[in-house]
Amino acid sequence: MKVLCVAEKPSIAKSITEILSGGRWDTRNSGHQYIRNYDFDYNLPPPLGPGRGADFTVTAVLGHLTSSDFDDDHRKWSSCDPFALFDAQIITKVEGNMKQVERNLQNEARNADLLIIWTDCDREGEHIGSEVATVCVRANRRLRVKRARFSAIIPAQIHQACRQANDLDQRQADAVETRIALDLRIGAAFTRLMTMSLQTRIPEVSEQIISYGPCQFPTLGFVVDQYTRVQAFIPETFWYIYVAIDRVDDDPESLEEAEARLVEFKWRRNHLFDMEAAAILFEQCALEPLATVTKVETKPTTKWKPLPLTTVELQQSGSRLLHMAPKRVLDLAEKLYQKGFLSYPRTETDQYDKAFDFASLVQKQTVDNAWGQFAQKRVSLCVELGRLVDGEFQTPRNGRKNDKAHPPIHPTAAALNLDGDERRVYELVTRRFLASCHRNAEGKTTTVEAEIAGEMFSASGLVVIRRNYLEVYPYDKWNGNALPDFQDGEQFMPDKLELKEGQTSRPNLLTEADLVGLMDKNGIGTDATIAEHIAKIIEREYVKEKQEQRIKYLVPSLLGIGLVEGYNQIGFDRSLSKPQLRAETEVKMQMICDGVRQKREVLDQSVDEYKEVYVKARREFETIVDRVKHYLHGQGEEQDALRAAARGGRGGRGAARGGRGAAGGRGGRGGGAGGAGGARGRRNDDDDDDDDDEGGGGPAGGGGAIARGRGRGAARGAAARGRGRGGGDAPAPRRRAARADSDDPPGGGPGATPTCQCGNDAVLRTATKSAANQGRQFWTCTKPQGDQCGYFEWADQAGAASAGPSRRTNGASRAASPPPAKRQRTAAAEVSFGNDGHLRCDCDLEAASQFVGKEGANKGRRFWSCPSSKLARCKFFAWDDDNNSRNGFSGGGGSGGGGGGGGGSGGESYALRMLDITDTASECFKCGETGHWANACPNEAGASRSAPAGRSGGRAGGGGGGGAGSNDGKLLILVRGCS
DNA sequence: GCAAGGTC
Repeated sequence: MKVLCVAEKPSIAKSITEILSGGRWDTRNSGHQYIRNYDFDYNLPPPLGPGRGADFTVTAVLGHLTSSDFDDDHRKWSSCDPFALFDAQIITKVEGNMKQVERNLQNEARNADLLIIWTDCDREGEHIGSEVATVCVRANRRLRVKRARFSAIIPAQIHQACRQANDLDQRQADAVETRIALDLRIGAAFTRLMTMSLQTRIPEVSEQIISYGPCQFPTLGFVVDQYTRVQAFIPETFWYIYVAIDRVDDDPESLEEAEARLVEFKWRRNHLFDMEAAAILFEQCALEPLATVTKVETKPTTKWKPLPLTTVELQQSGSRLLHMAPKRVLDLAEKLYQKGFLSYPRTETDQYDKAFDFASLVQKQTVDNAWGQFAQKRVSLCVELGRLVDGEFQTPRNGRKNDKAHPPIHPTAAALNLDGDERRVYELVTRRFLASCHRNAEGKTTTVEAEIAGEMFSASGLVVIRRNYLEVYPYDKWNGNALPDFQDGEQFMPDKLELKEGQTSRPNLLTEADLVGLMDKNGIGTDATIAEHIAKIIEREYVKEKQEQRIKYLVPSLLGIGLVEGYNQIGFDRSLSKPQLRAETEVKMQMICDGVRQKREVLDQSVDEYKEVYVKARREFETIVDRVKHYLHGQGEEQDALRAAARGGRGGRGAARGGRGAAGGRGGRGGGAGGAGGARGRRNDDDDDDDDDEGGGGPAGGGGAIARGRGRGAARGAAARGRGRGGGDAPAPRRRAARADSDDPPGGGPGATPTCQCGNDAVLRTATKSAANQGRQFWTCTKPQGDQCGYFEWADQAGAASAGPSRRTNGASRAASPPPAKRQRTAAAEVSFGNDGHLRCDCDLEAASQFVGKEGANKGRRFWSCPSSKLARCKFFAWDDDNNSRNGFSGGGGSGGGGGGGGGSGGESYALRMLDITDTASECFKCGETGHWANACPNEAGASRSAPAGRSGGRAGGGGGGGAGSNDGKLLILVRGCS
C-alpha cells in the first residue's frame, strides 16, 4: 500500500519523516529546489493501513498552491469600471513555480492509495490541504484523502495523528475561500477607484498607487489615530506634595550626591488637578510637617522571566531592543531558520510541550563565548539529572497561546560564526530561551508609609536578592534601591516638603513595536503578515518612519492623513480605517467554520455591503480629493510640521507640535523636563520585561517646585540647594480666569462662540487625559498646538458669569493657560468677608478666632479658622495679627519670587502668597525666631533631626524674578482675601 | 499596477 503524506512546508515534511521513519528514510528530488520527497516503511494499522509495510512518501507544498485573480475581461485596469470587480469572475489556478510543486504532487499521487494531509492545524492549513487534495484527486480518482491533526511535532502526537487521521474540514476551507474572494474584490475595486481618481486630480500622486486593503487601511488608521491624539493633547497642570528626607548625617559632597541619597515619598493622592485643594493640603502639612511612620513592610517580590517567544513578540522585542524593523527581524529569523539555527519563526505558540527536550538544547549553547558559561553552569546539573528539574532550572512559563503547529521560537543549534544583525537576532532568541529556562529574579521590597498632618505618603525600596534569569537576559533591567531603616512609629522632619507642579504628559507617536501590538490585539493581519502590512503602508507613502535617538516613530504622511480624514468625513457606518470591518469579516468566517452560515450566503451579503460602501465613496469622492489636497497643498503649520517630520526633523513627541507653546506666558515655570514621568507608556523603555516593574518614580509629568522645604540650602552649601531648573522654579500662582475688569466682547454671553486671543472663533474640544476632566469640553485656539495663542476656557464655565469673569482672557494679567481643572466656585465662596465685615472661612461661615494655647513663640497669638467641629472643619487659617495676610487678602498676590509674573491682578479674592522666612511675619511659630521655619526649628526638642549649625542666618535661594530658580526659604501658603 | 494569506 502506498501512502502519500503532504505537509504545508518542507520543514514539517522533514520533521514528520524523522519521527515516522524512526530515522531511516530515502530521499529524492521533487523537481522543486526547496522540496524533498522522503520514502520509508511505516506500520499503519487498520482501518487506514495494512499494518506493517505501508510504503510511505512524505513531501510538502510551499503554502498555498493556487492564486486567484480576475478573468481577462477584468484584469486590466482599463478594462472595466472598478465597480464591476464585485461581480467579476475570479479564476483560481496554480501559477509560476507552484506548477513544479503541483507536478510533484500529481506524480506522487498517481501511484498512491491514500493521501494524508499534514498541513498546519489552522484555517489556512485546512484550505491548503483542500488545494492539495484537489490536485491529487484530479491525478488519481481512486485516492482516499485523510487529514492528520497534530498539535506539536513530537513523536507520540505525530504517530497518533497518522493513525487517527480523519477528514478535511471543508467549512474551514470555505471560510478561507470567502476571505480570499472578499479581499481581492474589495482591495482591487477600491484601489483602482482611488488610484485612478487621485492620479488624475492631484499631480503629486500621479505616479503612485493609492491602495486600499482591509488590513493596510486599519493599520494606517492606527498611525493616524495616534497622531491625532498627540495633536489634540492639551497638557493639564496638576499639583502634588513632595516629601523627601536625607537619612545620612554627613553633608553631601555634591549636588548629585545630595539628590541621590534623598528618600522620596509619594503622596497617596498622587496628584490633584485642583491647585486650591493641593495648596490647602500642603499648607496643612507645612504647618505641621513632622512625619510619623505608620507602617514599614518588607515582602518578597519577583521579576518574572520572559514568556516563550512568539513571532509577534519576536518582532516587538526585536524592534524595541535591537531597533530593527519588524519585517527585518522576521526576515533574519527566517534566514536563521533556513540555516538550521532557529526553530520555525512563524508561531503563535508561547507554551512548550511537556515533552520538549530542553536539556539538549541548553547543552548546545554551552559552546557560545557570550552565554556558554551560563548555559554550562546550568546544563551540568541538567545532564546529571538527565532532565530539567526545578531548582536552578525551571521549565519555562506557559503563555496562553498555542497554534498547535509550532513550538515557541528557540535556538536549535549553536551558531558561532554569525555576525551583524543575524547574530543580534540569534542572540535575542537564544538569551530569551535560556532566560525562560531559568528562574524568576527574586528580591524584596520595603514600603514605608508616613503621615504628615493627615496626609499619607509612601516610599518604597527594592533589594535584588537573586538575579537568576537576568544574568543571561540583559534586556530586562531590575535595579535595587534600598531604603534606609525606618521604624514603625518613628517621627522625622522631612528635608523637603514641597508643593510641586507638574503637567500631564503628551502621548508619543506609535513605534513599530506599538503598531505590531495594536494589530495583533485587533486581529489585523497574522503573525506572519503584520510586518508586511506595516512595510506596505510605508511603501505606499502613507506613513513615514522617524528616527528619534534610537527609537523609530511612525508619522502619517500628508497623503495618509488626507485619505483617512477623507473617508472619515464621508462618514461610513463602520469606518474603512478602523479595525471593525476586519473583525466582522473574521466573525463571518467563524460562522462558516461553525456551520452557522454558508460560504455563498456570506459572500453575497458581504459583497452587497461593500458595493454600497463603494457607491457612497465614489459619489462623495470629492471629499477625499479635497482632504488629500488640503494636506498636500496646504500651507498651514500642521502641513509644514508634517513635511518637516517626513524629512526627518523632530518627531517622537508629536511631529507637528510646537512644544508647550499653548502654555505661553508662563514665565519662569520650572519643570522643563516635564513629562518624563511614569505616565509614559513602556514603549520608550528598553526594558523587555512584560511584568511588574518596581519603582516608577514620582507623579507623571515634570514638576516645578512651588515651595521648597525648609531652607537648609544656605547652611549646607550649594549641594543641598534647590535644583535650579531652568528659569526659576517658583511660578506665580496660577490664577483663576475670573476677573472683575471684564473686557467681554459684545455679545459674548453664554452660548456664543468665544473669541481667542488671535481674534478668531475658538474651537470646542473635549478633554481626554485626566480622569478629573475626562469628557469635559473646553474652548481653545483653533490653530495647531505649536502656534496657539494660549486661550483656554472650560465650556461649562465659559460666559457663566457675565457680570464677572471675562469670556476672554487676553490682557496683561491674563491667566496663563491652560488653567488648572477645577470646579467653579460659588460666588459666595469667593468672598472672604461677609457683609457684616466678618472674616469668613472656606465654608462661607463666619470664621472663629482662637488663641494659640500651645507653649511656644506663638502662644497667645490670635488666629482665625473654620468654626465647624473638628471633622467638618475646612482648612481655612489666618493669623489675626498678620498685616500682610489681612492686606493680602485684597489682592496682594504676586509677591512670588522665582517665577515672576502673573500674580498681582486686583480683584482676586484669594491668592497664594509666598512668605519669606526672613520676614518677621514668617518667624518660626515654635520658637519665634526668624530665618527658619517651624519644621526646621533648631530650638525644638524632639524633632528627629537637629538643624545643622548656622542655618538660622541663612536665607536660602534667590527667589527673584525668574532667576536662579531656587525658592528655598519660601513657603507658599494659601491666604484668602476679598476685593 | 490592486488584497491578504501561505511559503522559501
